[in-house]
Amino acid sequence: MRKIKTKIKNPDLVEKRRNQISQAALALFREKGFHATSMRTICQKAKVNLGSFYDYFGSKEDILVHLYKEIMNRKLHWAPADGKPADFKDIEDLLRLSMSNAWSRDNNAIQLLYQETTSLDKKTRKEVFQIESNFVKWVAEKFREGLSLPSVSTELELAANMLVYVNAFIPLRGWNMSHIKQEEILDFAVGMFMTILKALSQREAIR
Amino acid sequence: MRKIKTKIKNPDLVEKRRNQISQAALALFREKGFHATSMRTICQKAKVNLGSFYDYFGSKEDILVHLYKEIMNRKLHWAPADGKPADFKDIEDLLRLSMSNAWSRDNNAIQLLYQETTSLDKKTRKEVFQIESNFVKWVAEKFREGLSLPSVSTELELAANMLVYVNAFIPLRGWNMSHIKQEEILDFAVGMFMTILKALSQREAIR
Amino acid sequence: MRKIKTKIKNPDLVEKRRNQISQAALALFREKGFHATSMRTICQKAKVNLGSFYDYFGSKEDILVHLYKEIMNRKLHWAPADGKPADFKDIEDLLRLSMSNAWSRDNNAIQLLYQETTSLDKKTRKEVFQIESNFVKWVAEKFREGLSLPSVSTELELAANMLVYVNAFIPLRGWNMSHIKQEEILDFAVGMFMTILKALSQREAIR
Amino acid sequence: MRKIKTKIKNPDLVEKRRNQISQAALALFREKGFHATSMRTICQKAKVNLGSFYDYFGSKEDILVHLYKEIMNRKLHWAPADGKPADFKDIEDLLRLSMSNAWSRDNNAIQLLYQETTSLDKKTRKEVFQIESNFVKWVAEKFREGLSLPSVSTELELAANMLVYVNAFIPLRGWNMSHIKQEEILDFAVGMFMTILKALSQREAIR
DNA sequence: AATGAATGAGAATTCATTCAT
DNA sequence: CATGAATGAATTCTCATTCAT
Repeated sequence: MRKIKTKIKNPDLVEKRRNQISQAALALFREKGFHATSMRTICQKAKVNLGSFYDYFGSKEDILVHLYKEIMNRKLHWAPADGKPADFKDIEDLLRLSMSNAWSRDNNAIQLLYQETTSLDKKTRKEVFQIESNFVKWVAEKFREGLSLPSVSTELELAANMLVYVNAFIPLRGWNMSHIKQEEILDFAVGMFMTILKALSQREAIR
Repeated sequence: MRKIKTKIKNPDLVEKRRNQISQAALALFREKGFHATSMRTICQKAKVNLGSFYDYFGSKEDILVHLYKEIMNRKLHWAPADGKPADFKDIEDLLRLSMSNAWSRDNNAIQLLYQETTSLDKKTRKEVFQIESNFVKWVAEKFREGLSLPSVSTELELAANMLVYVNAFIPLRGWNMSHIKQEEILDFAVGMFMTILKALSQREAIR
Repeated sequence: MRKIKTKIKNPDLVEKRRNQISQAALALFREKGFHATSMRTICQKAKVNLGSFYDYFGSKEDILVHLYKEIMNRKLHWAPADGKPADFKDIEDLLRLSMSNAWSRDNNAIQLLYQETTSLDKKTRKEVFQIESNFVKWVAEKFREGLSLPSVSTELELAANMLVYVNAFIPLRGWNMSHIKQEEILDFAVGMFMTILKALSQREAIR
Repeated sequence: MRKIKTKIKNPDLVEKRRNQISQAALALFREKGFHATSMRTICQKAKVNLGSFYDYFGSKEDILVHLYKEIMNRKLHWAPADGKPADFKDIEDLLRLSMSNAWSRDNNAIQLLYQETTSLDKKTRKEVFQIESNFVKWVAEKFREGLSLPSVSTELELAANMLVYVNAFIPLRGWNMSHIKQEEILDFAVGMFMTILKALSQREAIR
């Protein structure tokens, strides 16, 4: 993923300031959208000088890139990425882990990811899509393993896609379900996926 | 939903021009986002004079409002709203109908609905949410009827929510599944929901 | 030469506003230089709205392009360019005409031309140089005709170059000669060139 | 000429750093102009810390002042200035010396002098003009001596002016004559001035 | 009802300069 | 004496909207 330019030499400071800024920006972007949020407002909220901003980022768009990188990194907490497999017992555990992960913590950041796709330049957008795509493949593979199937069928791939979708959009649509407990939604979703996967597994077995 | 102001007296002309403009805008909004699209560009594409625009709409935001109204109206083709119930045999038919509807036709408009939520002012946004919410309730009720259940359980409501989600987001995320046929995805999704609903139905029966 | 973009449809108005703006800019550029002059200042002086400026020009640099075009057009009053040869009896007449032309009228504009070469983007700069170069060739040819020589020697070309130089820079360096009458300087310069050309002519004759 | 302030006590270091910086700046100014060149770029090229710059110069403009001083000093290699007369046999020698001097060595610096006049504040600009003016007078006096004339006529002064002009601008306009050898141009220019001066001399003799 | 020009607030970004260590 | 981060004013340009005809 594209590297963000900086004029600052101390890498710890760069990290600190970038987070400081991007966290402030995240809240504002979520609320008003990327374009409707001005650099002035962001810097005021982040308590960073407007001029200094450009010492840490190359442009406004770079904030999005930074946020996306962060999201991707955290998502990889339950994905292998650099080889480190996440720790889970079985498929149900995987499902529960991934969901509670996506739904609780990065709420805002993930929502943003899907809100502001159009605000990214084409190249960066493509990269984001690619990472997602790889991730879906990995999930499908986990499903295959967990169900002891010989290969990844189209339907398994679709199920993997669906999981990633649900993880992405449940937080986005929290609005409609505010009267239902988070816990209950989680249970329902896990149950739903288990039902689907079992059904798939049986169908495959018959063939 | 808030009425859009106009200075023009001929209502047919108003309708015609508004559609002309909002269709041009829709394509542009989807591609570049609401804020990144200028009024100039919209009017050029719509072949409407930039000055005339403000005879038919009160502001740029009004285009969104107009589009949302339209979307809602079409959604109600398979929902009752003004009393006209859509025509379907059973739940499977309902699922298939709703999905092929959402996935094929309003692709762009629905995607926009979820992209540009933040570009609406709070009041309008709330109205959109409310309509959605009512719609979910209606779907849940249809599920209850189709499954011959005595009441709408939380899980049924969640399932209804999930359907609306999936309908909204499948088109948004078409990107990851471009190698799979639309038909196959539809079959999978319908099958998935049937599995879930049947499982729910059985569980309820046991109680 | 590159066309300047405009959003205005009435071409007379475009011409009028562009001149209005570029004349104000010319004075300021000459005084403080291109970069040190802000768009705000230019528009204030030109009594044009800062926003409107961009209806008539595409960018700040376009003002320079416009000015250069104007200069070139006037220079061609005594050059053929599009076929119309300027009217003069003999070489001495040509010299006097060209000089009084360059020294009196376009004073400011010509000075600017040589001051702000670096402020033009490469492509435009190249075009300006090319026009100059062609012009020098035309002058050399006139010299050849006037002296009834068979061909343009290197020295004749150098003399032509020198004339164009002198015409360009006498106004630029008026400062050092402010105590001498314009008339006297003109006489001296014409005499100087006549002396040079005659000497050249004789030398060629001997060969 | 105005003294440039410094906070540094070691004068050798000051001299060294100032040259280091101004040489880097010279190249950049010539290429992009004074205002379009940023302090950051200059200091990067000069390999001097951006903060340190202000220990050796008071401001960006001071670089220009420093460069102008240097130019003036070198020009005085063939002028008396601090009393040291340059060494030449006759007028032709003087002409050739001055030209090859101006055309070869300080190419960049002299061009800059005339490019960036407007970037100097008024006071400094006036000083530069004054030095030039004195220099022209000195050249005129040398002409008078060489031609054994009783006094400096207006025409002689104009000829001196012309020499200084030509020396200043030949390098600036090298562009149009790139196909002709430097040597040939030099010969032509020397010949040209000799012709003019001889003609002047004869005319004066007749009076 | 349509046209096209005008308006002015606000956007992102750059830059010379200063300051603390 | 050097370093590198901070400052904030200024700059070019865009845009939704209004106005006069």
